[in-house]
Amino acid sequence: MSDLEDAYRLEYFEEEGFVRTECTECGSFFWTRDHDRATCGEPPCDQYEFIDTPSLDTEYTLKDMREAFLSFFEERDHERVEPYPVAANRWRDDVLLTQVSIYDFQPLVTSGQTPPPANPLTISQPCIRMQDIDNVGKTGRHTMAFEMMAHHAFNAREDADEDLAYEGEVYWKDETVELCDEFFEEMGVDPAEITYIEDPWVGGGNAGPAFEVLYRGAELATLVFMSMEQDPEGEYELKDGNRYSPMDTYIVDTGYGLERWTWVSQGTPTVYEAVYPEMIAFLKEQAGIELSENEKDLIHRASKLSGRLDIDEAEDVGAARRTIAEELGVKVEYIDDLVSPLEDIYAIADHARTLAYMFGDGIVPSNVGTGYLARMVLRRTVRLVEAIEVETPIADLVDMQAERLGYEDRETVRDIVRSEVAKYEETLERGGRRVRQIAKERAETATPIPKSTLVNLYDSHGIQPDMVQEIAAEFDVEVEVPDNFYALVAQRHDTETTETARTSRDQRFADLPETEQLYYNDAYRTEFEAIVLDVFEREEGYDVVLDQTMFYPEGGGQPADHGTLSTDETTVDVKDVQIEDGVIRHHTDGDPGNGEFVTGKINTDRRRRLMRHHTATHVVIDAAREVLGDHVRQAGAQKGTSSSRIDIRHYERLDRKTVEEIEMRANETVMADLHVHQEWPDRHEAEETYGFDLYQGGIPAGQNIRLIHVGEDVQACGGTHVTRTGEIGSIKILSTERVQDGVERLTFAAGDAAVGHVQAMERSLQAAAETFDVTPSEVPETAERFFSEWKERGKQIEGLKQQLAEARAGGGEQADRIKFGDWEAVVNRLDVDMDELRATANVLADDGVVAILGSGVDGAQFVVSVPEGAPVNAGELVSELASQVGGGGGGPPDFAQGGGPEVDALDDALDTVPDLLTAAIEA
RNA sequence: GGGCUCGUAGAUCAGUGGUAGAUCACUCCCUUGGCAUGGGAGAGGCCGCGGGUUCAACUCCCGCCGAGUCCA
Repeated sequence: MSDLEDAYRLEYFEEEGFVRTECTECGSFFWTRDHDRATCGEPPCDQYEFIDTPSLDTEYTLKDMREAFLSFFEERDHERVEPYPVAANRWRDDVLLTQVSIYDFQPLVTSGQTPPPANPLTISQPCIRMQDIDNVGKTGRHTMAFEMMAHHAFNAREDADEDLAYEGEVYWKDETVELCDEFFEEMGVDPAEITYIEDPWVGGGNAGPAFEVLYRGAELATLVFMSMEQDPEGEYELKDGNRYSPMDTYIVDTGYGLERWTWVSQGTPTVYEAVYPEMIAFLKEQAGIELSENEKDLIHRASKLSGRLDIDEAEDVGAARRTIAEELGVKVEYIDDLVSPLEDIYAIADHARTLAYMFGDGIVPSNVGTGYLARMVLRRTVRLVEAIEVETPIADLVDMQAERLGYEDRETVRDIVRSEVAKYEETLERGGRRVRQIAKERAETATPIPKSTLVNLYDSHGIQPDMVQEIAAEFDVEVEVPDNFYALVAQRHDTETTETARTSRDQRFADLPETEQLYYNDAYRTEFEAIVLDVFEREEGYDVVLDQTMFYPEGGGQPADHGTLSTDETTVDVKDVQIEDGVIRHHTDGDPGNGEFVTGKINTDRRRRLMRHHTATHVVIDAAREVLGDHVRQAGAQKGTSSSRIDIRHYERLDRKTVEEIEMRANETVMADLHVHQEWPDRHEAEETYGFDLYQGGIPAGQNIRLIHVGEDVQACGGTHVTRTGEIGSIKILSTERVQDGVERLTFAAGDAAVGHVQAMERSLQAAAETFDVTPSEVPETAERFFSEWKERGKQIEGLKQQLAEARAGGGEQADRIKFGDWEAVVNRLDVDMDELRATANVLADDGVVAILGSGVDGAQFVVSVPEGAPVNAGELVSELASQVGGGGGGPPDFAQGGGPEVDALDDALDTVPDLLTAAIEA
C-alpha cells in the first residue's frame, strides 16, 4: 500500500496548505486544511452533525440539487450527458443494474476502444443497489434507488501501446480535488470542515487511488482515479489480494450522492424525509398515522440516534434499537410499535421509486436476470403495503414516482405492475392452501413443521417462513425456523461451476491483417476476387484467410454464407465462415493454395433467404413493439433459411389474436415495400437521436456503428439485408413459446419459406379433412363432433359390458361351477378383454360366488374376485395361476388380477384351480 | 443459465403399480308458506402429450408441452 502513498501527495494540497493526518480513531490517513483536526470525519470516528442543522447555504430539493451540480460543472467546461437506463445489461453483459455512473462507460470507453460521448462530462445517473435492500427504511440513510452525480474525464497515456479512441490528458488528480473544493464552497461550505480520506479503490478488474470526501460526518463524494487493471504480473498488490499494473488510459471517476447532498442541505432526521416528502405524507395519511407531539419528539430523537450508530447489516438493527431505547429511557417494544410503520413507509417510497426506474427503463418481471430482481422488489413492496394496511394499489404508488421521474409510457408501467401483483396474489393464495394443508396434518400428529419442509416451501413455492408461521399459528402448530434459514436455502443451490479455459491464440493467425468486408458494399453481389493470405490445416478441412471477402461470417444471429473459392486449377467448398478480431476464416474442404488468386462465389439462394429472414426479423420486432408496447425488446435471435426466431421481452403470454395482429402488422410493412438502408453514423449521435433501443441485438464496438433503417424502425445491426421490404414477400408467424418467464419466442418464416410452411399446414388440414370427408373449414366442427361421439360411445360400451357381465354371471353361459366347502366357485375361460373379465367377476362375487376367470385375448390373463368371508386369498391365487403362464400378478385378498405371455398354458392353469381351492380350504 | 415442485371432474385437491375418488359448484327429487339450510339421486375424467419398463402404469423411468418457484 505504501506504493500508493505518493499517489496522494498532490500539488494542490501543498499549495492550499493541507496536512496529511493519521486518524486517531481508525488509523486512516486523511488530508485537511484544519491542522488541529485529529479524526478523519467518517462515522464512527465522527458523528453526523447536520441533523437538525441544515448545513449548506440553503435547503435544496432533489431537482434543485441535481441542477446545481450539473450546471456547476457545465460552467467549468463539462458537457452535460443524459442519464443511461438503470438496466445496465442493455449495453454490457457483465452486470445487471447500473450501480455507479462509471458503469455507463464500461467496458468500451474505459478501455479506450470507444470514445466517450463528451470529455470531460457531467451526469446524474440513476442507480439501484439491491445489496442494501434489507436496510432500506431502517437505518435512516440507505436507499435502494439513488442518483449518482458525477463528472468524468478520460485520459490516455502518451506512450500507449495501441491506438485509443481518445488521446492526451484532460485533467487528473489536482484539478479533480480542486473542483470538489470549489463545489463545496459554491454550496456554502467552509473548506476547513472538509476531509479527504485516502482510500484506494478496487472494483470490476480496475483499481486506483481514491479519496472519500467527508463533511459533518457525511460522505458526500468519492473521487476515484482509475489507473490500474488487474494483471497477475502487476507491480502493485492491492487490498483485494490481486496484483495490478498501470493501464493505457487513466480516468477520473467521481460520485456525489444526490440524496446525501439533499439530506445534508435539509438536515432532516432521515434521508427519506428529504427525498420523498410528498409520498411519505401521502402514505402516512393513507395508513392513518397520527402522532402526538410527544411521540413525534421521541421518534425524532430516535432517528437522530440511529443515524449516529454504525449500522451496516440488517442483523445489527435489532441491537441498535435496544441501545436507542435504553438511551431514551423507554421500552424497546414501544419504540418498535412507533417506528415500524414509519420504516415501512420509508421503504415503500424507496421501493416504488426503484420499481419506477426498472419498469420505466423497460425491465419486464421474470424468473431470471433483472426481471427477477424487479419481481423481488415488487413482492417486498406488496408485503410492506399490506403491513401498514394501505389500500392504494401498488400500480398507483409506482406511477406517482414514474410521473415524478418523467417516464412517458406510464400506462405500460401500470400494466406491468398490475399483472405482476396479480401473479403474486395467486402465488400467495396457492401457497396459503398448501401451508394450511400441511398445518392440518401436523395438527393431527401434534408435531411441529420441520425446517426441511420450510426450506422446501420457500425454494419450490416461494412461500416465506413468516407466512408459514402465521398460518400454522391458526392451527396451533409450531414451526422450526432456523436462524440460518437462507443459508440452508443457499446450500441447496451449491453447484460446481465449470471453468472454461480460454484457447491460446495462434500467433500466425494473430499476425494477419483484418479482412476487408465486401458484403456491406452491396449485399446482392455474389462474386468477388481475392488473394489467399494464409491457409491453416485443421483436423477436418482447412481455414482460409483472404485479403477481402464477400462471405458473411456468422454473427448477430445470422449464420455464415456458404459457397466456393476457385483458382484456375481447383474449386473448394466453403462450409462455414467465422470472424475473430476482424480476421475472417473460411472453413473449406480443400486447400486453394497459399498466395493464389481466387474467385469467390456465394451460394445465392442461401444468402437471399438469410437476407429476407434478417430484414423480416427487424420487421417483426417493430410490429411487436407497435402491438404490445415500447417495453418490447429483443432478448435473442437466430436467423435461418427456412425459419427464424426472435425472443422478445413481454410480461404476458401472447394469445392467438395478438399473434395474428403482429403478423398482420408485419405483412403490412412488407406490402408497403419500404426502403431498407444502412448508414454508419457516430455512435453517440446515433444514441442521442434514437436512444438505446438501437441495441436490440447487442452493443457493437467502435466510434461508428452500422444502422439499418426499415421505415421508422432503426437498429444497430451488422447483418445483410434486402433493399426493400417487398422482397421479403411474406411473413408467417409459425409458433410462440415461453422460453422464460417474461420472454416469448416467436418463430416465423419469410418469403418462399413462409409459403412452404403455409402449404405444409394446408396439407395437414387437407389430410384431416379427407379422413372426415368434409371440407377443411368444417374440420374443427367435425372433429369436435367426432370427439364427443367417441366419448359417448365409450360410455355406451362400458354400460353394455356391464350388462353383458351381468348376463354372463346370471348363468347364461355354460359355466363350470364347482363346490368347495360351503362355497361355490366359477372357473371359466371367457376370452374377452380385461374390463369385461373384471365386470363379470365382480357380478359373480356380488352374488356370493368366488369367480376365477381367464382370458386369452391379450396374452393369458386372470381375474379373481372373492365375496366377503370366503376362504380364498385372491392375490395369492392369481399369483399362483399367473406363474403357470410365465407372468405374475397380485392384488388385495378380495380382488386380484394378473397374467402372462403363455396363452397355450391358460387352460391347463385353469384346470388346477379345483385343487388349489381345496388346498386353500384345508389350509 | 442451473436447481426444485406441480399438471387427475367446471374449481380445489386426495390417490404412489392391481376396479379412478372427495369437497365445492352443476342437474333433478324430497324437506319449507318462502328463504337460509338439511336429506337423497344424478351427470361430469384421452389421469397434459409421446415413448419405455411390467402380466398390469394415473402411479415407476425417459423425452416433450404447460404452469409455478428459488438461486446466480
